[in-house]
Amino acid sequence: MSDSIQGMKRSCYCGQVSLADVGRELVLTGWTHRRRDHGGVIFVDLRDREGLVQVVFDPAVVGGGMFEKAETIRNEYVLAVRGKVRPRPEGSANPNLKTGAVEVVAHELRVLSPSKTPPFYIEDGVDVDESIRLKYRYLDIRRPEILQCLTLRSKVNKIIRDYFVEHDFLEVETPTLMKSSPEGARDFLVPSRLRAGEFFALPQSPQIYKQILMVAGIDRYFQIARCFRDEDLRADRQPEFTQLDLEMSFVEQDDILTLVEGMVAHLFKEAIGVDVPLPLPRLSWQEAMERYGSDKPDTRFGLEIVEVGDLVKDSQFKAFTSVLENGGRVKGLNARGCAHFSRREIDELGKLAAVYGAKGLAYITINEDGSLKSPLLKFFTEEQMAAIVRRLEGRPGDILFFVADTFLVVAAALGKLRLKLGETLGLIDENKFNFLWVVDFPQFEYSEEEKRYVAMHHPFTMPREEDLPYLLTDPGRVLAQAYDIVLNGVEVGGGSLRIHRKEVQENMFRALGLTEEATRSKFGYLLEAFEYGVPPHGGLAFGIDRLIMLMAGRDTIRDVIAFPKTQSAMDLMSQAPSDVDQRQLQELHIAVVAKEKKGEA
RNA sequence: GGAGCCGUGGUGUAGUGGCCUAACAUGCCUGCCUGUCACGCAGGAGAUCGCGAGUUCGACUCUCGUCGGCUCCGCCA
Repeated sequence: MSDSIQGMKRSCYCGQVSLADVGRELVLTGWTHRRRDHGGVIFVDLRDREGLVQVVFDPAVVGGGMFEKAETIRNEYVLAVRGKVRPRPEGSANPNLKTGAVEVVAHELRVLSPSKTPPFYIEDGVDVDESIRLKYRYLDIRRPEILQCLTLRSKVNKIIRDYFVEHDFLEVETPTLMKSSPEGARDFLVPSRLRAGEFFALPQSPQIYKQILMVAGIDRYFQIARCFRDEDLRADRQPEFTQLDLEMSFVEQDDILTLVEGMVAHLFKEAIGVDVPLPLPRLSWQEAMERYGSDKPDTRFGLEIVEVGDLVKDSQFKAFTSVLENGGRVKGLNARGCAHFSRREIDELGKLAAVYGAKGLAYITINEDGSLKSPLLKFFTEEQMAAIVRRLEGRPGDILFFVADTFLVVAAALGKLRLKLGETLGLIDENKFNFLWVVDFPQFEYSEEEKRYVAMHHPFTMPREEDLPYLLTDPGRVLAQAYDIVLNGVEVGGGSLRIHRKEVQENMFRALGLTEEATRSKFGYLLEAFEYGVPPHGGLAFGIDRLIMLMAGRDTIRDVIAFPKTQSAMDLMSQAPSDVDQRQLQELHIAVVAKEKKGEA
């Protein structure tokens, strides 16, 4: 059924055969991409990770029953072929194929392995359900577009490693079994066999270890680290993902940003030939939220959000004025040339705004003759209306949208509306790579659920020096030395300067309402390390999966992860997670309390 | 925890209460074919319409539940 490879040493990859090889005898191996049987002559496109080459089986050339064997070849059979390279006959070159000027005339064929008929074609742009692709991921990876993602990923990892090594960083591996810290994301837990009833956690990030490495004097650390968070999935979120993690001692914020943006520019040039102009723009969190309604703005297009609170405060429109009286905001944006939107289209946008908490979406249509159409007209004087239109630079044919609510709701609703309009109006240049830093994040955000301030980044983030006096008196105004790096509206990295001064850290815990026992049991080992001489330090973590997704022009990080999980965190190929033997559980001192029996699908 | 979309031969779709004994494309199988490259031509096989219950004289079609996939909200310090 299948032949040995003995004596068939591969000469090169299929996709590398060229006119320079004409006259040479080659041994090629690979998968049967397609077979075209013309009765008297058989063409086989042989494929490997570098591409395709056409192999010709001519009964006058292949003897020993091998032509008959070639007739049995089917798609995805694994073959070894010995044959001579020759130019394609006059007029039969294939300009769509890299190797299309040549073909390999076979005189020996081995079928190394047959294949079942695959459930989908091995080619780009297949329209097949993702669950089928994931179940047969090994076939999916044979498709050039997924293969290219993994190839790019390998290249990126190498470039990153070289860059940091050249900049005097040490690559240090930190544990995958570590202490659980219930702060932040949910931990994946790992039971200890040797210590009954105790658990390790998988790292959400190497955060604490890398800070301790600074205490240890490593000075400049990086690692390409696998991280784990047991939270719900999204197109750009997997339960295990990869971070480029780095930390530096004796630096200020600018040193870190400069080094990292230098790495980004180098990486984009080397990996995909894109020039990233430096320095990257820097936007304060406040400004990003005001203008783009997002802390990760997509700056590939305008359509900015505009304040109108001052223009509507004296109107008769209660929905606006009452929000303003309660400390909320009223803002708007101009959907250029969209006055033709139907009632239905406007309702759809209203629903979108509602997802983010907006109670309504007000609008003013500017007719071609310059007259206004809006449910708001009767609540505003002509002068008030004119002022609003002027502020939003409204012109005939435009439609102006408004949301009134708390600062965060207005930002979220209009921010998403802006993205939606940018997309549907085709304002986004898909070939652009727009990086920017978002800086000056608030130190705290108020948690309605917990009725207290919580750390926006994490509790070791250093506030700005000038805000230190307000840590306890007015936490809401304290800004952090924290920063995110954003690419095309996606947060691809984030970091901060850390607190290295004991009294600042103590005040921070106090501001967060954490007791001494609580901090000691959660972060005791870090705080203890800090008793032994801690350098000022800071760092950043890059989401490698997201970065590669954007570099490769994909819509989901699943495409750049070899074996990703579905939205319900399952691996459809291996069917993990799964039941385990009772015996395994006993060894781990685990009793499963209740498990709903899954119905037969 | 919540919202929305989807599930019909291997794959992608059509069919939205009786016209379905389920259609189309592609793939698959058989035969023919010496220059194709999404080869072509002829013939053939292949689906109890994700699963379960209900409504109905009658369900692929309607209702409820459930399983699975995707997108989003919450969540992700």
